[in-house]
This record gives sequence, C-alpha cells and structure tokens, in this order.
Amino acid sequence: MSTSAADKPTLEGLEDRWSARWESEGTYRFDRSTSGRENVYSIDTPPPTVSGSLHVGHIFSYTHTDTVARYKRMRGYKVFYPMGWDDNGLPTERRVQNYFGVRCDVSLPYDPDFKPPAEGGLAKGVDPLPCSRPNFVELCGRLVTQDEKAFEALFRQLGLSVDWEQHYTTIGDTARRASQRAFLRLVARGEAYSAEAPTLWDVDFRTAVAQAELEDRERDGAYHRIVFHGHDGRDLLIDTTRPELLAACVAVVAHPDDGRYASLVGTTVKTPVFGVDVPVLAHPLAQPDKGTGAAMVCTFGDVTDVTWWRELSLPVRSVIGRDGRFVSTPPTGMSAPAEDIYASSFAGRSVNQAQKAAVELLRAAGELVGDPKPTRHAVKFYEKGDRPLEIVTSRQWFFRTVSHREELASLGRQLDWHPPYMAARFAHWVDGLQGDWLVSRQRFFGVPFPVWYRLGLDGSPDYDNPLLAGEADLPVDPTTQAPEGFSESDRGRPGGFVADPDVMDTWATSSLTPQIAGGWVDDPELFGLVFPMDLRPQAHDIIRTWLFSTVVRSYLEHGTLPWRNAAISGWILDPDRKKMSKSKGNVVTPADLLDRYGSDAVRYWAASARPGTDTTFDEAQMKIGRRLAIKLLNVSRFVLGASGPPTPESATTGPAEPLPPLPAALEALDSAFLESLEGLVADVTSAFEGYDYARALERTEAFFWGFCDDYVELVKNRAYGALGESRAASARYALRVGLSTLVRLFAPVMPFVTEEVWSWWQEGSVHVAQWPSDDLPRHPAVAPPSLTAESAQVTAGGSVEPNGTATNGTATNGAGRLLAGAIRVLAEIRKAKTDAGVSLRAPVDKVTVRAGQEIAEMLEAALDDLCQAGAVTKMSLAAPDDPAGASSPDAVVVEVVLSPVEGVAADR
RNA sequence: GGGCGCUUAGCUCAGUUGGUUAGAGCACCGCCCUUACAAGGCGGGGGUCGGGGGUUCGAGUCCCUCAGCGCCCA
Repeated sequence: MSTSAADKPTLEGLEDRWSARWESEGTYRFDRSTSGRENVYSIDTPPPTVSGSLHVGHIFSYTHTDTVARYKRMRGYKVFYPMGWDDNGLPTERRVQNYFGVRCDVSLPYDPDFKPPAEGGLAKGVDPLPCSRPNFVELCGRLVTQDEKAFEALFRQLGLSVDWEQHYTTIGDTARRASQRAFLRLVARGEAYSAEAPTLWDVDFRTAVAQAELEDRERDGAYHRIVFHGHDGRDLLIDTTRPELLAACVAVVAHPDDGRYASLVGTTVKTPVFGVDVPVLAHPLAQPDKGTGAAMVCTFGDVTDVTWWRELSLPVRSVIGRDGRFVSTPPTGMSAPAEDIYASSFAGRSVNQAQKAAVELLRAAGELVGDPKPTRHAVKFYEKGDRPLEIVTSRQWFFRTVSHREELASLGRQLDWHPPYMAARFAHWVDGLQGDWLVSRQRFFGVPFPVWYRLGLDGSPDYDNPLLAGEADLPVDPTTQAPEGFSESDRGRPGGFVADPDVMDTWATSSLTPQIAGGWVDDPELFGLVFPMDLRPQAHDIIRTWLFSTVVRSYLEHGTLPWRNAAISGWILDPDRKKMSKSKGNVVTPADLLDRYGSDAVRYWAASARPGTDTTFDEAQMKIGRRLAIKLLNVSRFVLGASGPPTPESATTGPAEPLPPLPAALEALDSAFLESLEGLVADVTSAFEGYDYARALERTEAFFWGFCDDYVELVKNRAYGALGESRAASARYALRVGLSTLVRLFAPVMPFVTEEVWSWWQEGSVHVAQWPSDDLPRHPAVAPPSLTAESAQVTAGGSVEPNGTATNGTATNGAGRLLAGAIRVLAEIRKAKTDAGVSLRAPVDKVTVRAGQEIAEMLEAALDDLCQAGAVTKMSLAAPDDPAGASSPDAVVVEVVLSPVEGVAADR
C-alpha cells in the first residue's frame, strides 16, 4: 500500500511516476529462474527502423502487443519481451550522408581521426566528403544512438512493458555474430550459395533488389513496331516498348500455337540497324494478343526475358551497366560497321538517350512502322526507388527457398494466425516464389559477409572456393580484417585475397530476431527458455518479407517454426481512409498525442481496433479513453472511501487473488452482481486467450459503465450504512471485489491509471497481480436466487434458452434477472423524474412495480436498495396487467408517483 | 486477371455456432449543481443492417449474384 486516494485525483503525471517506478522495481524484467519453457511467454516484437521519428502506427501496433504481454504476465507467465532497433539499411545511410555530408568510398582506408564536414546537414552546393566504410559505419552508429534514446523514451511514456535490459540492435555485435554464424552454417550445408545470375538492379541505389522488395507500377510507354528481315525475304514485325535494347536482342519468340509465325519458327531473322542474326523460337509465354504477337528477347529487358534466356538457352548480350548507362563494349555478333553505330549512338548513353537514338536510326533506315503507340504497362520498381529497375548480371549470394517450398507452406499452415485469414497472404507468397532469396546488397551499413576470395596469379578472384571466417572469430569485417593465413598486405594482390564487398540484406539480419534476442549459441539457457517464441506481432504489409524470412531462417537453422502465433495488426488511416504516411504530410506526432490525452487514453484508442483491421485515426476515441480513465479514478475513490479505512488485502489472502474477506452474509443483489462479474471475467479471459484485446476491452468497458451507473447507484446508500452495518458489509464486499476485478481487467490496456488506483489499497503492482478468477468465493447458504432450471424455456423450435450473463442487462438466469429487474425499476424512476424536470434526488411518494411472480419474488430483495437509490418513500409490488408476458425484466411496469414539489422547484 | 478483407444510426464501431422489438460510444435534443465524478449525471430522438435473389418456421448472421471501397499477388 503506497498512498491513499487523493482528494481530487488526476491523470496528470501518472506516466512519469509509474514508468520510473516500474523501472526501478524491475516490474517487467524477465525472470529466467523459472521451472521451464511452459512458464515462459516470449515475444518477438518488431525492431523499429531507427530512421528519425516514430509515428502513430508505432503507438498503435505496439500497444496491441503490450496488452497481450501484460495479460500473460498477470496469468503468471514469465514474459520475455525484449525490444530491438533496426538500424541497418538504406534509410540510415541516406540520413548519414545528408546529416554529416559524407560519401562512403570502400577503397579508402580507415581514418581514426576522421571528422565529418557537417553536423546536421551540409550547405547547398558543397560536395560530400569521401570516407572509408568503417568511418561511415561509425557515423551511422552515432546517429542511430540518438534516435534509439528518443524511441525508448517514447515507448516508456506509452507504457510498453518491455524488459529494457534485453534490448538489441540489428547492427550490434550480437546481431552481426548471429547473422554471420547463421550464414556460415548455411554455406556449410549448401543452403547458401553464390552465383552469377541476372539480378534486378536499382541504378540510383546501385544495389541488387530481391523479389520481396519489388513493386509493380503502371507506367506510360509506347509500342514501337520494328521490322526484322527474314532470309527468304519475308519480314517479321515485332512491337517493343524498349527499342533501345535492339543491340541486346538475342532472339524473337512467338507462341507455339500462333499460326502467323509457325513457318518462321526455326529460322533466323536479321535485326534492323545492326544486322545481327537471331533465331525465331516458340515459347508459351509469348502473348499472341500483345502487339504483333512476336516479341524481341533481349539481355535483359524484363523478367520474362530472363525466363526466355534461361529456358531457351540463349546467349548473353549485355548493354546496360550498373550505372544505368550503355556499356562501351558492343555486344557480340555484330559486324564492324554495326559496332561503329553502337559506339557512336549508344555507348555511354542513358536509357532515355539511347531510346531516342534507336528511334532515329530505325526511322532513318525505314525500319520503324508508323508512329509509336502509347500504352500503359506494369514496370518493376524497387519499393524505395523511383526509376524502373534494370536487370544486370552479377555475382550474388542466395539462400535456398524454392526447394523448400512445400515445407515452408506447411509451416505457414501450422502457425496460429490472428486473424486467421492472414494465413492466405503467406501461402500465396510461398506459392508464388520465383527464385531463391537474394541476400547480397551493395551497401555499406549492414552485416558484411564473413567471406574472402583468393586472387589468382592473374588477379581474378576464385569465387568457387571462398575463404570463410571461423565461428569463433565472429563478428568479422572482411574489408578490414584478413583471412586466416593471410596478412593485410596480401589484400588485392595477385596470389593474395579480396573481401566480399557486399553486406547482407536487412531482412537477412532481422529475420534472425528470435535468435538474436533469445541468445542463440551465446546463451543456451536463455535460448532454451524462449525459443521457439510464442508470439510474432507485426503489420500485414511485411508478411512476405519479415514474417516469411524469419520462418525461412528458423526452418533452415532449427527445422521449426520460430513462433507459435502471429498477430497481424492493421494500419492507421486518416479520416479520408487513406493510409497515413510521412509523404502525405498527415502524420501526427505521437509524443504530442500522449501529452494531450494521456498514454492510457491513446492506448484505449489503439486497443479498440479489432485485430488485423485498418483503423481510422480518431482523436474522439482518445477523449473517450481519457474520460474512462478519469471515471476509474473517481469510482475507485468512492468504493474505497465508502468501504472504510483501506486495508492491504493481499496480506489477508496471501499470494493468491487479492480479495477482501467474505462478509458474514451476502445480499441477493450483491451476489447477483458478483455472478454477472464472473461472467464478464470468463468472457474477457477467453477474448484475451484468442488475442482479441479489442473484444476484451469492449466487454470490460461496457460492464464498467453499468457498474458505475447502475450497481454503484443501487447500493451506494447501503454501503454508506443507511441500512445498518451488517447490510453495508455485504455491499462493500461486492463493491470492492467489483473494483478489484475491473481494475485488473483494464490493466493490460490502461496500465497507468490502473496502477495508480491499485496502489491506493493494494500491495505491489497490479501488473503482476493475479488475473481475476471467474469463480469467486461465496457462502453456500446465501447463494443468489437461482431459477436457472425453471426459467429455461422451451421455445417453438425446441431449443433451450441459454443461461446468459448479465453483462449487458439482458440476462435470463436468476441472478441476471434480479440485477436487470432492479436496474429497470431504477431507470423508470429516473425517467419519471427527468420527464418531470426535477432533480434525481427529488423524493418519490409511491412506486408500484407490476411484475410477474418470479421477477416480483426476486425484486423483493432489492426493494430497500431501490427506495434508497430513488429516494422513494413507499414501494410496492403488484400483479402485472398482462401476466402471460411478464416474465422478463423488460416487461416490468413501473408506476411512479412523485412527491408534490414546493418553492423554487415548482416554478420551473 | 487471381485472392483477401470491408459495407450496420450523421460519425467511429460491436453484433461468438441463424432465434424476442438490431446495440454502444461520440454528435444532437431535453433535464439535473446529486457530498466518487460538471472534464459529470440522467433521459430522449435517430437505422427497410450496400442492392437483388435464395435456403429456413425464422437471416445483420448461411448460400448465390451485383455494386462500391481498401489491400495483396500476377
């Protein structure tokens, strides 16, 4: 017991006070001194990308996870809830370049005294200063550390019950060691391999792009109809949107069933302008209804070209380099004059320039038929890029996925998805896998491959026999460390070695978050307690990336699912139902929201959203949450105030449920209330068990308002002692149990106000208190009137009415009907007073309640309370006008005779 | 083109295997300074559950179909 209820309780300052207390008392610290895995609940929470600022979406989805964590903690689990920061990748690199005014140059050596030219942004027109990769990575580290602090402060203010001692970063030593170790093991098992392969390439970012990072976008283009010449004098027309790739043409394809070209298949035709002989081939991917039905196959115009190249065993004639410009060396198969044309019109040109040149050349040669015909077509983009991707051939590392398709699909089916329909996203993605997972990225701020290549005496790398780091030496940076048996002076020399220049895909690291956070290899005891984890919460837009890749890694390394449950959250939409995003400028600052409404109120809004559904950003909901929190303060003050001096109840009941001692006798109305409370607890518990925090909250909230407006009003005067001490004790007991239960049911959603209220009369934190029981202790002798058996009615269809609970006043069992009946009578008295325009405290001369016999018998028990609550002098029960239909509380008829009003009140 | 989700009061949303007269909050209207709460309380009006068809004694709920919105994949 800390403090008692303040005179005028407020929500102000609760966040600071309680988050500091939780930290100092280690309330959420993971306690590994437990008997086994079955007592642990572990969460693989998303490490936010540390790229400047948090947005409302973070508050939203992390709150969902936190409600689950808090629920599980109260259920007695040791909750493992670490937080990580995802620092790697492009966003950080770009920010570092801009913020410090630097440019990474891998050829430079590390400079321990390097000072960045700027701090906070480089002046316009000043060139960025080149620096080495290690220096660049250092600067990345400086910037993300600042952001991590700001993020952590906000998450603490939001009240996430994270164990901050368990935090990790995806670029830290632990993560690098785990990533490199996992990579080495995959290489050893043949699940990782390097290969020279056509790769989608972003010219601006200068990096390879994986299938999962692709995005189709509709773009304007134009079909250019070009004439190819057959040897027998027959011409062949093809339509292409990329005439600039004519020099890269290696074949022409048509559909096998396309009669127009059947006679040409097997022959060769000459490309216009360059006069190169290319075969005409049949392939089912050629679309007869697209253009002329014949397509030009180039190295490589799009992903279909890659398929044709592979399946038809075509040669390679690359023309576009990694800088997006045409290479200087002309492709094979050209005559000398053709090479001259290439050199003068294409070499060094950009794609756009080359297209203009191609069109001019074709037109001049009379090989272009008509004008280009505008069209819109889907073009592949890097999701973060804004220039169409090119396809280049390069050496990259891959993890095998396609050969495990069946197993991965099966794992997806074994996972418990919340909501279940999200499983289809995963299944479709696995089904549509086109190739293995490309993990090489030509970036700097990431986990390097722990790999070197021997240089032959001619200076060429031996890619087939890579030099691998030893597990004991991890993490390593091959660009600054030499492989075993070599010294730094051998770097880059014939007979020496060269480092793999790339870093791993961000997902290749973040797909290991369960292993990184769980202490894989480094801390076997911890890993045994938390892995496979219980829950992966995340948004639905990264099912194909983060969720999928984590399943892949867990499968390849451990042969299991990484977790048992996946809880998928939706997005925040602005009032126009558009996704909120920075670029649209409709983002609200989370810190500002938390300050204005209080964390509990913002969490209330977040937790009101059904799992998996997109949700409107709605400050009105936060106001409601704030009102609810204030109400909780006030009603607590009443319940505890009316119950006499607070006593530390956990002391009297031990470590079990913190309840007050049973009174000598329990009134029927109080007992009925407790029964409805049990129904609520059962309902809320099952909602949480199904990860449906929104339903849990909705039920608790509805019950809570009924508790305040009706039950509390009914028994208020009795609790104050108006009907004697022994009858007061019964009311006080029920009020206290009600409050204690409701506070605990609210605790996962509104941690601050519930902790505040709890501290007024309980020992210890509510967040480690026992979850409420749906089977409260009671005296058998004074059990509530239970008409369950008699009231079960057989309806026309032969079904039996369920014995409902009284959570919304529509109960059909005995206790529920007593409560509902009493509430109905009270409401009718209020209505009479409201209709008369008098105060609710105005006295009532006489109330006559007409009810069926069953209801009437039950209501006897509530008459005294009703008289008190309604200021009624005389209340009597009478037979109903329609005895047949009077068995329901709703059919009760209440006649109210108000006392004559006098004085000022009468003039109104 | 394939798949998934959504459509219920002016707004945001509940509505569990089909079962009385479809609910809540906000907003709106009216009343009440009541010693837990005026940042409050009490009461009231408001919906042919997107359209159409079907199954059933009975459909917001199940089936078919159409429309609109959103997302994922190709």
